[in-house]
Formats: sequence, C-alpha cells, structure tokens
Amino acid sequence: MRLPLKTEYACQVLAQLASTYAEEGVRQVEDLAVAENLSPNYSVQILTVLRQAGLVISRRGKNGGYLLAKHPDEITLADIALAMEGGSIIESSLGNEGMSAGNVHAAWVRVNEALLENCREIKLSELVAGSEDDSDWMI
Amino acid sequence: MRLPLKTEYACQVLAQLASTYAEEGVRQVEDLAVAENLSPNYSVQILTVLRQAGLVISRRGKNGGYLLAKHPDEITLADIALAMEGGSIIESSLGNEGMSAGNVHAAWVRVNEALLENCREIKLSELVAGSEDDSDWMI
DNA sequence: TTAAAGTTACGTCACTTACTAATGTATTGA
DNA sequence: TCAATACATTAGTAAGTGACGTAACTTTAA
Repeated sequence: MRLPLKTEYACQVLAQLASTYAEEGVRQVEDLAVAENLSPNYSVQILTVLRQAGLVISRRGKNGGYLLAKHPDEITLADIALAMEGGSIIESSLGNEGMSAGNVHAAWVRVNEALLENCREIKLSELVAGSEDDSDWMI
Repeated sequence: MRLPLKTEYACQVLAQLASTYAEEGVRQVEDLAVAENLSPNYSVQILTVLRQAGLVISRRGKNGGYLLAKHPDEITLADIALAMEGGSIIESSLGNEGMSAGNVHAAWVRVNEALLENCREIKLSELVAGSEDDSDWMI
C-alpha cells in the first residue's frame, strides 16, 4: 500500500524545520514549501495537523511562522505518522464476519504495533539533509 | 493508512485453505467464500493473484478448486502481503524533489524492510481459527 | 458432450487523495 | 489605528483507486 503523500510531506516539512532548529526563529510556510518543493497551500494544511498534534508551534500575524515544538532528537517517525494518520499506522478494517476474520485482524494489529516500535527508532534529526547521521544508512 | 481489504481477504481465504490442509483435497471458491463471508466473485480474483504468486494451486474443470501450495507453517504474512501488494508492503512514492525528500524516502524504505521482517514471523498456521497457536496472543 | 468449475477481461460506482481557492482571523509596525 | 502580512479554516474539485459485479471463455470429469 502506498504511504500517503500527506505523511511524506509532513516528514519533509518537519525535517526542514529541524534543519534550522538551532536558530530558534520561525520559518514561514512559503519558505518551507519552496525548500521542499511543495504546494504552499497544501503545506499549510499539513502544518495545521502537525500543530494540533503538538509537533510544531505557530505564530500568527506579521513575522509569523512555524517552529518545532521539541528537539529533533525527540520527534520520531512514529510521532509523525500517528499525527497524520490517526490512531494507527496500518489499520485493519476487518470485523468478525467470516471464520478467520478475527484472527487475521488480530495479526495485523500485532504487525502495526511492531511497526510502531520500528518507527520509534528513527528520529527526525536523521532526516535532515546534510546531518551527521545521514551517511550511515541513507543512500 | 488502511490495509487493503484485498490483502485481508487473501489472509482469510488462505487461513480457510490452511484449516483443511491435512485433508489434501481441493476447496471450491463458493465453499471458501461462504466460510469467510466474502463475495465469491471477488474471491476468485484474489485466488488468481495468490496462484500467480505460487501460494495456491488450482485445478480447473469439474471437481476443480484450490489448495495450498505449501504447508501452512511455511507461508508467512510477508508472503501474503507481498503477493497482493507487489514489491513492498509500504511504499514511499517520493522522488528527489525537495531538500529532504531523499532522506525521507530512504527512511520509509528502511521501515518497510523492518516491517517485512516482522511479517515473516507470523505464520499462516497461526491465523487458522481454533488452531493451537491462536490462544496466546489472539484475542 | 454436457455441466461444473476455474480464467480473464471489462465495466463501474463510490470513495479517497491531493490538491486549489476563497474567506476569515490574528499580529505587528508605521 | 490601520493596513499589510501571515497563519487558519472551509469548501470545492479533478483524477485516481478500491472493491466490487458481469459476462464470455476455457478446461475437465463423468
């Protein structure tokens, strides 16, 4: 199944914010969108979700913009995915109709939990282009 | 993201075939579909994919039907998911447009690989209703 | 040879995704 | 204060996808 672009874009925008985290200033949507080659209008909607999830902080009005709510080491892929996708990353929609439906559903719930654990091990800081970590396993 | 019903149905149909694996006879689509409460027509399409992937064997003509190609212990969730979804379970569609796109893409590729490992640890035999294994962690 | 079963191709309708556009609201600096 | 600026929210939409149904074809046992 395809990972929603929405979620991938969220990773990009957050990585972009992380790249200037040390400077402590806000970044404007236009700026972020250009750097990641995204539609500014769509980026706003993504940033709104990220704000509601407590991953970014926004300032309105003139000289407004966005900044990370936490250190890039303390935001994981799991946080991002859950923020964008809701309660689970992979969700099984099977009910109890059919002999094996219950077992199949339970199995995928287990897979989702294992997946969450894996995502918890990838930090936002590793996604920043040109960071120290990005040479080990990144291509 | 929602796990495609197609994939979940595939698990159900295979679990159903696994439940009578010892009897070594074929099961007809109608039979399988009723047991798992699926549309027979749709089940056919799923079984066709599973056959092409080498997970089931079909016999055509009168008294035809389907049977598992391997022992239920030797088919895993990974096999099923890959058969239904293609090369990867979770696929990132990001290219290289945008500063962090490459890193984000690489991260999700890594997640997919970890996910595959997890799926390799769940055997089809565990999905069979009423099997010995289904009481430990199944609800 | 005929009826039963799988095979294949096509059609389709509702839903979702990935946007754009328009309007509203808060903040600031002159 | 007021106008400019930037985020916030809602609505709209076109294209794609998912989950089916239908129908014609092929194979095989009896």
